[in-house]
Amino acid sequence: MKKNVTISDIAAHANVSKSTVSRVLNDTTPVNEEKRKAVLAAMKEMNFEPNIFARGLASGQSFTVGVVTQNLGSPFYDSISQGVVTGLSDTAYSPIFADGQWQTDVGKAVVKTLIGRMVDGLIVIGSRLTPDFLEDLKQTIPTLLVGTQMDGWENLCLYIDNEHAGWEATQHLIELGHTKIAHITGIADHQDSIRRLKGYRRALEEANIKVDEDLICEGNFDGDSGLAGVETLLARGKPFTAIFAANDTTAFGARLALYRKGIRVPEDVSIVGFDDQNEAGLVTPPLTTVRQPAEEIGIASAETMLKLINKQDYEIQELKAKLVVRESTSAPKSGK
Amino acid sequence: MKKNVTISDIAAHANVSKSTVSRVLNDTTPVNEEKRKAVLAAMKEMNFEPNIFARGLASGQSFTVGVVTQNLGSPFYDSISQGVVTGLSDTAYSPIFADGQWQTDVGKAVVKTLIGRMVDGLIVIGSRLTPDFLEDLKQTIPTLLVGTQMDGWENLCLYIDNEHAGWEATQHLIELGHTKIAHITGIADHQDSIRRLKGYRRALEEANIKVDEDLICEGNFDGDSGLAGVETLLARGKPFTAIFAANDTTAFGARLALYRKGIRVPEDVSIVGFDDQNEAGLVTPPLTTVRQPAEEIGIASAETMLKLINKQDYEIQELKAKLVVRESTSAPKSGK
DNA sequence: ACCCTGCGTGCAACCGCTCCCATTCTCGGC
DNA sequence: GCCGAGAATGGGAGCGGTTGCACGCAGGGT
Repeated sequence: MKKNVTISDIAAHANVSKSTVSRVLNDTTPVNEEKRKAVLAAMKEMNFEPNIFARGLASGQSFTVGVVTQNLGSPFYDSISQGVVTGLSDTAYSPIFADGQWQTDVGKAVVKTLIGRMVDGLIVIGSRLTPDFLEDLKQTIPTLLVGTQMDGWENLCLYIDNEHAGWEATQHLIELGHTKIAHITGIADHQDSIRRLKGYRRALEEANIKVDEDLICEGNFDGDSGLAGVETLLARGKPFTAIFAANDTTAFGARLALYRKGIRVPEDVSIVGFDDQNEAGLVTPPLTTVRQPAEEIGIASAETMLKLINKQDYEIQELKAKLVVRESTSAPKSGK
Repeated sequence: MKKNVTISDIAAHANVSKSTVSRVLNDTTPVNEEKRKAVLAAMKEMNFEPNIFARGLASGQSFTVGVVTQNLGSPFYDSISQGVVTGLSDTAYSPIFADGQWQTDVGKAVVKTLIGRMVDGLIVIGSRLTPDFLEDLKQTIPTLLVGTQMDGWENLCLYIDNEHAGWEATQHLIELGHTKIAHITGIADHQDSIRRLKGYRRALEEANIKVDEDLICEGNFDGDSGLAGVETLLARGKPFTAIFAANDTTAFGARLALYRKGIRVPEDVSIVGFDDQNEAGLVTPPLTTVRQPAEEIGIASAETMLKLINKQDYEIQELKAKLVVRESTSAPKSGK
């Protein structure tokens, strides 16, 4: 490996001092135009690349932002991560990823590692961390909570209004004429699940439809829980003509269970999902779902983080979920 | 922010020199057991965390590995990335991600950034980089090519045998009795596509089935190209009873096109995909596909990289694709 | 007793950059 | 013409580790 060009080499080549080079590098102090040009030229000529460690060591900045995900492999969270990568490209910052595996203690460990790596900011996607731990974190380092709603974090929180979105999904079904609407939830104690369920209940109540607890079935955001959910629902014997699933994957599972039983979608049962992951428009029939602007959320997080780090003013962009009507929902046609 | 504990603090506290502390930290040189214990105790007591920059600056190591992906958002590559994160957790190393966006020049820029960040190794997932650029890279930094086959990289390359996998998929269809088997390819100049197509041709030839170029349709790994592919195929008018799609997403698209035309799967047309992404088992009917052990590939890459960095011996783990037969394939029943 | 070896240790010189402080130079005001 | 203010620049002390080198010391061979 050939010797790296350092700031001193540039200084020598441009006939100025190290300090001056550093100044044009960061432009912290005005520098005579001529010298600045000389330095810039030298840097270009010698193909200079500042050493990030030296920089970090001296300045305390790392130009990295830590991203804590919960499980890579979930379409929604992955899309957010992707958005973060995108939002950070073409900036001086790079993302470092770590996986919290949905476990509080793993999450804590992971955060510690990231802080050990001197990240300048932390983007926590869908955390299970405890409020007081997060509170500490907030004091230590610029932190953004993404995909999670949290009291006291109004200005550091990017999420969509899950309750409203749940309401919207249910409302769509109601408008089509459904009254017996089942719901397969997400992980029971997950904030998103809770809020979507709340929206479901509210929509029903507003339409004067009594909420039937037998039509609510606990799932866990996995495809299998959609399958199992439909089976449970069927076993309970209460008729239903529509299902609101807590996410698309669950909806796929539910749809498969229905297929197995020979129940048609949407003729016999309508389904609406949540997320609008890539496959939603490709399955048969294409799934009506609530689109979460996941990538946009990721990009917005990245942008907000940069402002946060550089202590600039910012506003949390409000991102909205939106119902995407496709072919898995229709007016109820036959009883079941 | 409270003052950070440094190696000197530990040294003072344990009554030894900085060097000794450093030595127990890295155990490079034997240290008297008593002192070692004292140092360890001091570190624990004072909650010492070595400063990664200082370390990096002095040693030239960063304890990070750069991961170049092509597009986060593709199920297969994402799973590999996930595997890398997993494989690196609980090690001293952290991954830094950057997105090459399938573009050669973006890829190069991204690699440069990563090198600027002094990554200790580079994992390039599904690259479009040119052979000579890669050759240079190999000289500069430990590099692993993942999901790409490349001459001259035998020992630095993790991939599955796409030709064989393509053969296997086609062979499965042949064994079921199909002779009119269409193929929707991936991106035309993508190595994986080329090899899968090659396998398809070989299987046909071995079975003495003439390859009909009209049954081969260019796609691009996207769902839309599956949709379009089926329409093209249908428009060409040549009958077929089975489709081998270059990946699952394409297969989903194809299946949807068939659904739209009222063509049943698998009764009228069988479909086999490639990848076995999460949704493959959830769609209707569940998709027969070639499973790529994506996460395992990622984990193996991480492990191999660590050995590479530390100049340990290693062997490239051979990872095999495997046909997963589900319900989208059956013997041909009716002509079409 | 003497030398040599080898282990364990401390000293101090870096690694490449930032940033405080002192210095030089310029220029306006009196 | 002199002084002081202010702007541009250089010097150099860190930042917190790693590591080559020299030194002290115990033990074995002759």
